[in-house]
Amino acid sequence: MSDEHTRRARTVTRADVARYAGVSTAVVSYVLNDGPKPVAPLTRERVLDAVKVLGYRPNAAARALSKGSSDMFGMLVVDSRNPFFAQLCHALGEAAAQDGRTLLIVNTDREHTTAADQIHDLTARQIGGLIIADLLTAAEQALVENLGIPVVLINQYAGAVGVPALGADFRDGARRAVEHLVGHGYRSIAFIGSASIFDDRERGWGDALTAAGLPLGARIHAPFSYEGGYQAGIELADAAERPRAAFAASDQVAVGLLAALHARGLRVPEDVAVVSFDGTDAAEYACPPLTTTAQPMAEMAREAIRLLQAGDAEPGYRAFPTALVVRRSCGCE
Amino acid sequence: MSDEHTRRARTVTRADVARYAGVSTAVVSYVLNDGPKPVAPLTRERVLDAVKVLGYRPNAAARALSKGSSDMFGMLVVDSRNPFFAQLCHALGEAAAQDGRTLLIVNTDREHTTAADQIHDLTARQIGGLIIADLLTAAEQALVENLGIPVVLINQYAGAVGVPALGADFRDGARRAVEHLVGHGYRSIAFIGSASIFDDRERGWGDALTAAGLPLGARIHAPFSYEGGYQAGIELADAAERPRAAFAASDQVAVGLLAALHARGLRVPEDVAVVSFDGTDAAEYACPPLTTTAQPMAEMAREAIRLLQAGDAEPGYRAFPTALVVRRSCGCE
DNA sequence: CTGAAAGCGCTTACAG
DNA sequence: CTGAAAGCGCTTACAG
Repeated sequence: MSDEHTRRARTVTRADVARYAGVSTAVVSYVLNDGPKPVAPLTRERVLDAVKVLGYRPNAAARALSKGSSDMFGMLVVDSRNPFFAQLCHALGEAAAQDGRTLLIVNTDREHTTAADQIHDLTARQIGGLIIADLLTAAEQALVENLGIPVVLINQYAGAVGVPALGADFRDGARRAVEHLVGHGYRSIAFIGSASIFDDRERGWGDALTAAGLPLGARIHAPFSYEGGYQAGIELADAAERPRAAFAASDQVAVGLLAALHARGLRVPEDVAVVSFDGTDAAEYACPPLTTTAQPMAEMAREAIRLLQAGDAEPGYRAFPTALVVRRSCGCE
Repeated sequence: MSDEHTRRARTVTRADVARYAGVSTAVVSYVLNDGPKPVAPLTRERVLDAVKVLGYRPNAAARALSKGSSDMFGMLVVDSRNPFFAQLCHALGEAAAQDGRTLLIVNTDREHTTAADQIHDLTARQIGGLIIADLLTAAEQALVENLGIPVVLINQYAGAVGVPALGADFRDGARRAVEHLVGHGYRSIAFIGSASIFDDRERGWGDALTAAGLPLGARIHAPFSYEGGYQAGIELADAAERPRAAFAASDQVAVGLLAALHARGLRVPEDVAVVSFDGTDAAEYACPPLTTTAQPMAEMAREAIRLLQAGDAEPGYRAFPTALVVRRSCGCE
């Protein structure tokens, strides 16, 4: 232990290892990288022993320079504080680590910089691949399609893109969430969520209503934030004809919504029933506990990493099925 | 735009820039790094122009190899999904970016690896500094003290260490939170939080009680998680002599606590009043909204980055004052 | 199976 | 103020 400490100051290099093991530096690389050349078992042992004794750690910068690619994957996300993205980033970090990769996460909600800038910055760091959890402009799409490294878009809605993309089946998930509400007998069910025409959750909400022969209820567009949900909740609570139930497009929005309803003295689910989307931890401890549409975050994370590792994945969209987690906010129990 | 794209494939290097500008590669470095040598204004212009025209981005790996240090700062955190750490990491990323640095965040809650391993991995990446938001063992302390790069510990409790450390004034913050509860007239006030003897929040709770001539109330030790808070809440709710109020050592624990109290049919603050600690966004949208002790996350983040940049900061602890944010869970309004 | 050597793209003394 | 050149620590054809 203390050996290792004193030694680290002078930085052990591959040359030291080679000298100690009595081999060339090339051979050290061969054993550490398992190739590209075979190494005799005994030589291999000597090298591994030298590595251990000297406490050698390969210099990642040198490796990245030499290979033209580091073992890091870049990750672009709007705001890693958002509980859903926090969990998604964590799952991606896990999946990456399992493949010996490290995630470099960058938030795009920063001022004085653009997504394009951040992508360029990331590529200048020689990242081996890039994951983007954000909606891209046409210019940004063109940029990532020609980046020269694997790119995968995550948390995406269906739609054609020039790179592999994946996301939960938003439309189907929303439809089933609303069907559940319909099953409770509620006949006026509001939608609270993004104004983006790409977001299929609003369509799924409409699907369920239409299939049940119900009119489309109120539609409140709100940003994906606590505050967005809160404002929407106030609007909903104060509406002349208050909906009997609401589908919230994210857990965070739903938590904001609950706060607003409580502030207005409304009970959930007795006055307004709620079902949300995401399946974050926070939903379980909301009050009341939220019935929510769980996204398979770990699976999506693993698939995203797999696509990056493959490197030559087909462009196109992959939908992941969701699962309704029933708790009390919808009126069950 | 499309120029830049087609060009990126072949990777523009500093040599290309030098050739285009009609100078040596050294001069390109001098202008890009503002030193170490002065450059004539006109030469400088030519270089900057070449950089722009060619869409040149310095290779970070080459730079890190050459300098022996990258522009990344490493960050070790138990679990970046925890709302408090999510906000802290975000603030640190902001502060780092403002200084032209990038944060590489690593979670220590991973299996099959140790904090020491992760620290070594980070240093092998040539990080320019390391921030640790975790309690260290003696061995880990010895390790970071001899790392050869600036290290700062954050979210720490007071105590002597061989490196700069900072954290909210836990004891004072907890004391004031509990004083607020005392001010409401509650005479039995429980503590819900960490079992760690390093965590001064329990001491602060005791300070306030003692100062008010009140006996120490129930003390429920729980892990820092929703579930930890929930279990503690069940225990509290079912106690033979249920406390009239509780101080929760984190917002996340408090949210779990609220869920348990509601599950037991108890009202907050009417049956049990609650004050918590952290000041995360989630506290504002809890039900009822949580009165909480806000940590100055942005300030602490900026200071941590500043200490890293300084490089030669004095070891020792820096306490940051907290601020009580009054909302409804304590009984106010 | 092993080694000598070129090369990755920077930085920075050293010399002019 | 500018440049030629060594060096950072790896990887990987190329030769043996």
